[in-house]
Amino acid sequence: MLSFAEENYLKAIYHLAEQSGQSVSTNAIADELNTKAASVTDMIKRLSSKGVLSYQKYRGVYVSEAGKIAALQVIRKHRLWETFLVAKLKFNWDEVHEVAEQLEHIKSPLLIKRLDEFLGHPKFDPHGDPIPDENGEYKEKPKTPLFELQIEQSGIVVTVQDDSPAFLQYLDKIGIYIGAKIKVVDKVEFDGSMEIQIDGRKTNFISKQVSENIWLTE
Amino acid sequence: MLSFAEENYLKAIYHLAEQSGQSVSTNAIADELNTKAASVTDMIKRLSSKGVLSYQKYRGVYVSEAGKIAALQVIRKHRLWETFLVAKLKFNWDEVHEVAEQLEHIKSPLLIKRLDEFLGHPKFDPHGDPIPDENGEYKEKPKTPLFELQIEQSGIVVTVQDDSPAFLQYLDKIGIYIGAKIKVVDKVEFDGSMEIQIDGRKTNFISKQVSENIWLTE
DNA sequence: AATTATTTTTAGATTTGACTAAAATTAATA
DNA sequence: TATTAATTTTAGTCAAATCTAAAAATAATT
Repeated sequence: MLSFAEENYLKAIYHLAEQSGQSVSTNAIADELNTKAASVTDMIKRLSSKGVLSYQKYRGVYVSEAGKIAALQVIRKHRLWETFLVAKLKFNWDEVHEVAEQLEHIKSPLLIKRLDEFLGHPKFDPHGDPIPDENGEYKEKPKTPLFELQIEQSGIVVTVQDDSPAFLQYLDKIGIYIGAKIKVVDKVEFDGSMEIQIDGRKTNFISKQVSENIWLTE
Repeated sequence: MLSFAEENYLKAIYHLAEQSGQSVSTNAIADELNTKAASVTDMIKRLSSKGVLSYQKYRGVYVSEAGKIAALQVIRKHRLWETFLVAKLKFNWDEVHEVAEQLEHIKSPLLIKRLDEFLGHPKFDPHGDPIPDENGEYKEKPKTPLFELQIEQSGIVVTVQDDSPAFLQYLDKIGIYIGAKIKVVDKVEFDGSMEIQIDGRKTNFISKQVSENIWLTE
């Protein structure tokens, strides 16, 4: 049984490993969790001895198969709770993360089973991220960053890469949400910014930084 | 801000103080929380320095006004979560306690506000206990233990004193729930047991121990 | 290749919360 | 009231999770 802190480390390391596809460095973990490298080394040893990480001194860590299963269950809980908060308790999508960070550590298989049923077995959370099932299985929708679309091309928003409240509030303000239809009206080569049309209505100018974090499907 | 463990101590001490009406002893707290007296002494000191308990060596502790407010907020959260689990997630009333013990420590005023709204501002939890509001105010229903009723008298179940799964499962089995109508058919002076009729249907024999833990209103 | 810079680990402390064993205090009883 | 019994507190440990500062290992650069 993993503790609260152990689950947080494992989840962060899992995400970093998925992104990079290779071993995860001590400093990367410390940055992600706003902690110090020395603390990370301590925790890495503990998690290795529990079999969820494999680790060689100075060589970074990998998540073991057992670790992946455990991490996916924490992610499953996090995303189910986020879905609950938005779908049932009328939270905005920028308000859910912190609360879900707490709720994801509640230990009760029955609770998660019933919550999943109550929500109708959702497959994606409010940010468009897939929710793993009891076995850790999930399907990603095929997707491309808005940034890569050409003029006149369009797509449906399926995910946002950045989950920060500031970004999500900005998206709210300009009318972008999961499921919105976006068409590229114009692109500025110089800085990578673009003009887009949302749901066939008004147009907006967005920066490259924004268009890289919005992912679409056809 | 109180920690998880501090909140658990405070809540337990608050309950013990309410029951006895006087100062709470170190051993009573240790018994309640299945811990050792030495640990309790440590925690009492910490909670006193935080202003939620008043304490004199060897003299037991009292809950301060600030402590009562804090304790009632934890109790509010516990009972709202229990209500959620039964009303929305189809938990039985004997399954909710352990999970609510975890959920009650989630820190998010917005979450509790929204949960309360979602549940329709319930005034009583699944065991009939009152749910304090944001200000810690609550109303108890006037009630008497079933044990004190005479033959032919009847009442509506409003609370059960014992929340243990074993007791609640027994009540389920014989058809007793919050809101059930119970009539005393016969009483046995010798051992305090009685024969009761539930909802005008079948009759059951129950022991004194059981009838003391079921509370009724008119 | 040798030196410098960066990253990672170790060593030693700190805090929270819990424990055991012994000492101090209060309560009970002969 | 003196002694015994029970309760409570103190003193000293321990584990989890964190930190700073210093040492060790790896990576980068002249």
